[in-house]
Amino acid sequence: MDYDFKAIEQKWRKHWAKNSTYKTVENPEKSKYYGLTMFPYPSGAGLHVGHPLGYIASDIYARYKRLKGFNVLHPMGYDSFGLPAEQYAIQTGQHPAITTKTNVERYREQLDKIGFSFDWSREVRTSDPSYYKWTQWIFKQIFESYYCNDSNQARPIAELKQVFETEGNSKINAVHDCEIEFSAEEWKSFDAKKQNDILMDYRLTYLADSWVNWCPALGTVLANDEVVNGVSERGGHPVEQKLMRQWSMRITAYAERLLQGLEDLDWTDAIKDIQRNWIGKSVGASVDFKVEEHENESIEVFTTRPDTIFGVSFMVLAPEHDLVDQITTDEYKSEVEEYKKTAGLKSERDRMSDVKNVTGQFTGAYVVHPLNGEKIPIWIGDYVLASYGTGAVMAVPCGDQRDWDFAKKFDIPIKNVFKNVDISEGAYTEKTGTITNSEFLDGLKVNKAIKLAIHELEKQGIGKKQTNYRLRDAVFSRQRYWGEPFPVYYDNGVAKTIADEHLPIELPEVDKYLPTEDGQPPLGNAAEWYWDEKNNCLTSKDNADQPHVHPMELNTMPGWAGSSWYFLRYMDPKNEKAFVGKEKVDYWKNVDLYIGGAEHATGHLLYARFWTMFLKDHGYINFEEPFQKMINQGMILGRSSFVYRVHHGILTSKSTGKQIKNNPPFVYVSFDRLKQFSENEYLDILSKINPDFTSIPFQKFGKGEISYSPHRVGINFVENDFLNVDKYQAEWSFQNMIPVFIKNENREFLCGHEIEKMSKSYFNVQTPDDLVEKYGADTLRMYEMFLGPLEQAKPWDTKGINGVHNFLRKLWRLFHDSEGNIALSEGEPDAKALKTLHKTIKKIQDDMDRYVFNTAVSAFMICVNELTDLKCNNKAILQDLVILLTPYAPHIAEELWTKLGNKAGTVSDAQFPEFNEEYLVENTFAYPVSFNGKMRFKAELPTNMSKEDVEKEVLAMEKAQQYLEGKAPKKVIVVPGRIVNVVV
RNA sequence: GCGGAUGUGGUGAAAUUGGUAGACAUGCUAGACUUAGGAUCUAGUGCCGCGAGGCGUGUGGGUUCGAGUCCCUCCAUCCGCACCA
Repeated sequence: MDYDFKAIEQKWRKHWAKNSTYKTVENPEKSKYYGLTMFPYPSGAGLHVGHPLGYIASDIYARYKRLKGFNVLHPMGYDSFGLPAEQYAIQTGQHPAITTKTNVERYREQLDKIGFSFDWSREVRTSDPSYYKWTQWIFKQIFESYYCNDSNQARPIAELKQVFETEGNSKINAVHDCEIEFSAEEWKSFDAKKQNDILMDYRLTYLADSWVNWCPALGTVLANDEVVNGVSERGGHPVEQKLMRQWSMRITAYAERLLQGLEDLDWTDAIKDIQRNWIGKSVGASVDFKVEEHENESIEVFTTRPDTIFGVSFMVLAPEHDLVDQITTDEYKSEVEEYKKTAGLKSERDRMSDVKNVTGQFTGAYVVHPLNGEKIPIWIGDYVLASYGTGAVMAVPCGDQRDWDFAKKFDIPIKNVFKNVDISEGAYTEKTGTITNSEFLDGLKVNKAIKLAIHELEKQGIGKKQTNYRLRDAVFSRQRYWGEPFPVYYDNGVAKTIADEHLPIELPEVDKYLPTEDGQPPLGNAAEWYWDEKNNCLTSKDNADQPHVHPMELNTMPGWAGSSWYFLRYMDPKNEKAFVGKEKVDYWKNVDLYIGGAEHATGHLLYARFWTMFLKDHGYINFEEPFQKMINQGMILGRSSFVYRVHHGILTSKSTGKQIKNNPPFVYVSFDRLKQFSENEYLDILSKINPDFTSIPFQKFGKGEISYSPHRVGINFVENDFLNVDKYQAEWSFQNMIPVFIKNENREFLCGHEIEKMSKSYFNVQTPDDLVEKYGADTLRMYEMFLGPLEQAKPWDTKGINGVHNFLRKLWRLFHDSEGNIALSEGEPDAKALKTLHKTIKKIQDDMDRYVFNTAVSAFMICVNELTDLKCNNKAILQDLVILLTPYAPHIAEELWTKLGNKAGTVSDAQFPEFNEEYLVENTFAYPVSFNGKMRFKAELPTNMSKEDVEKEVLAMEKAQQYLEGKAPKKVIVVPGRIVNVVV
């Protein structure tokens, strides 16, 4: 009986499902291991081979940990709210709830075929009301909090209110946008609306008018990470800046913690750097410049180079800066207005592509240099961003290239404050050197000058040390349908939250759920979207005139809301009293290994860290970082195949001389014949098809070369780059035309190829289902790992899959005789087989411990090759091998495990074989390898040998050698377990 | 421009601490076997050379008894950020 993977895999899939083999229960006796993969958006296209790559790696690791005796949590769910799910629904003209449901079912069906050890009883879907009830609840917690800089954590807003009532806000050290200072008396004199507005300036999620990324095509605002190069990440639509009243998350309060926390994470430097860059910390000083003829106005700037303050020769404000209108002199009013207008018209994208062009406009106003009293002109320019720092810069052309360019363009004098540095060709931007022309800073090195400058500014009360972050608060509302509704209603413009016991606020059914270009949220179409404060329920617009009925928030939450805490819900998915039970989260703690794509670096991974820190501040959980170790799997690219259609120009009939319009032949040339294919040859073929054809080729490349165009063909017609012409012809139908395929000398049709993203429209999508059907899930699992390093992007290529499949067949044969009966010998295994086994145990263990999967597959192949050569069918050896293999090929492992006489379905709970070094040790020996002026010995010594023992060994070699050559060695380098070099 | 990563046979790749470069697989060549298969087995396969031998890890240099691995220079490719003051 051959290796019948279909029967085996089906059998074990059923067994696992029926017996809930992978159901996980908390067990304080065992150490926990939490392995997680980023849960997918259930898109309509289904899974292609790229998706399961990370899941397989995660599954292998989870199963490995289980064999190592850990209590393993390995869950799976769906990120089913948000833009991608909704866009798909819109494209197919269906309700997102329906597409989500069918897509989830399709995903599940595909996932089930691959043999994952997910505990499906813990499945979560972010669009499920029992789940988003808690997303809404967490939102409320954030709303009811402010960030206290003294204790460096989030605290209840109620505490803050108490302080306001007793001493006002002057002593509060919190992250806020509040522009006024007030005493306790003043606070008490404010009306409710005013008090709420002020609290809003402190809340960790707040409603405010802010400049946001508005995407008309998607009909919604987007967070900064959802905008890439000025267009939307989803769909690539233009994005403009718009002033809108939106919910935001005060993630900036956590900037420093998000930055510091990276230090202890086991993530790649690439991802850490992306996050560091995104947070964009810069340390410097803020300085006040008094505006001339405007006694009470001053311009605050942020600079990282206070040491160059004597090099300031002009100021530049962002065109949107508040003071621009106020300070502009009458003389320059019209020019400034004109400039503001043109700058405002530029889209984000234009502004980016226009970086090289320096533009600006003088306002006619001046500031006074705070240290030397010089008169400094104020300009506006769009290279200064309103959203960063204070929206104003002190321009130091000698030390900043942009300032230098600006000064050159507008003929502003450049003052050099660097000693012995030539700035005639460009600014000197190095942070080294000596300062000059700067009064009390003269002669100081840059670093010292920065410190002294800040000290002096602080002493004179015109500036202070300051840290700025590039990170912006995250816009939290979306004018879309498919997301969590806010548990918020508005009582005379004051946002109020709905009490916990009435959550979840379920997403209402609406007739029109499509987004609109003017940003009217679809929830405005809901029949009942008013909150009845008295009866605590939703009600219709008809009751809106009653005093206790108020309009609900129409926006929904962004896609990242649900995904920012899902890893916690897996621990306790059915809990109706809390988002996660305290005892559960105390047991499972944070994720030990997180596998997913690197594209979430500035989105999901940052938001999830932010929410985790927040939840920790409130004591709901006791860790601050959600994902301790992370691996970013590389994308699997598709290999698109091309055929080349010859351009035959206008065909004419020889007999009638008329153009032939019906059924002209389509002629395709194989890739390797393209270069030699000539016009004459083409005409020859044409005449064979129909002697009546003549052709006037309309395009020629060089002498005798024909013109052609590439056409993609579906990969189901192509194998190892060769087109199955018969199959393709059979399915090719276009106006009864018969395609002609010009093959190469070997009578094969070779396709051209290109590596591209896998996409339906490229006909290059490889589904895992086809491969499971053809080779089985175990082959697919091992092959995906064998393909190359997990982190690397790589093209999908089935060329090597036979090798892995043959390995499993070979393994099967190891257990069976030629009749197909199980054939094993009992008793003591021989030393060579033991050595092979223990070499493999060590290799697999080492590879798993450093998260390397591809060489582990090779190790299995070597092991089986060696055991086959040894004709080893020893039961003890093979039993251990089966356990080793379980994480990689669970189906065949279960089958063989049972055949070895073990209880069915128990291999995943077997014990990982103990590595015993002794089996690797054979007689130590050493021999000379070459005599090129140096003696060089190869020594095969056990790796655990002490240095002294190795030295003894070497001495023995040396003596033999000295005896042979009559020389004494100069130097002996000894490394245990390595080759020994002896220099003569 | 700044930051990160990568560069090894025809191909995917290995080489864990500086220690026989190319494991394993695929492809190719030759052969064996066979109720013919995507089967199995044997031999060969980095380059040059009949051979002994020489040369080989993007380029050029350095450290070392010894470098794919460490240091410096340059080149190429990919990714991220990009008027961030």
